[in-house]
Amino acid sequence: MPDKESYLIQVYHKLYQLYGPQGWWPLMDLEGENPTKTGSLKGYHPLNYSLPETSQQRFEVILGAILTQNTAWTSVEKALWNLKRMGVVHPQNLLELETEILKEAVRPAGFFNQKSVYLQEISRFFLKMDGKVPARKEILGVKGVGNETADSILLYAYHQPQFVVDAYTKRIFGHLGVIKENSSYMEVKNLFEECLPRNVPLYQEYHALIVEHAKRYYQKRPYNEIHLKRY
DNA sequence: AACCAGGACGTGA
DNA sequence: TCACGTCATGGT
Repeated sequence: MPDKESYLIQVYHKLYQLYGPQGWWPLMDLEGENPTKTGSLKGYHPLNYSLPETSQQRFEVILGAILTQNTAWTSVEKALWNLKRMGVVHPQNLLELETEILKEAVRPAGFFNQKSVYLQEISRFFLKMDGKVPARKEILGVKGVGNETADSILLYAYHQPQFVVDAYTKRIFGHLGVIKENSSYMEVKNLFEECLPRNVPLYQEYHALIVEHAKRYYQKRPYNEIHLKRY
């Protein structure tokens, strides 16, 4: 695999050409009434890289980042909607909410016992930061925030140039022979950050495009890589 | 009816 | 450090 740098850049352009701007991170329509009939909220905002803008939107991204751990986004939407209905997409309100009530709201997103605790932990942290951008190490110190969640929060909530690696990233680029199958999180993250210009919209789109592509072709074996092999 | 989902934590080698 | 079990609901 010679010249991983140009390869990773060209794969990005190929994905962008295939799927277009993804508009991550999705935000609930805070003025809206209800989830759509399909159960899927819209919330995506292609080519708008200034979101989130408000403290509440930033907090919503953070809640979603924790709720979506090993969980489909459609399930996360249900939990987020519950939290919005209860008026706790706000750190102070969330902390004042009865734990059992919080668990019921989180339930549709799975792992509701631990995720409820995680949401309380990140709420305290969010209040403590008081609007300041946290360092990566600081967020990693919060219980429930691992490598991917930390980078997701920094990249999508705080517009920091931290590349997000997930299981899909390892699956696709492992299968393409760019990385070893058992590469560590930081190895993969460092590779992408060394190969790509340090650009927030690029990082945001690349990760979202990887997820979109993986959902289509990397859920079930045998994986079909021809969509990226020729570009 | 397995298997997977935009992982993280606790434990024991 | 690292492999492994655990956490849980919901869709295919």
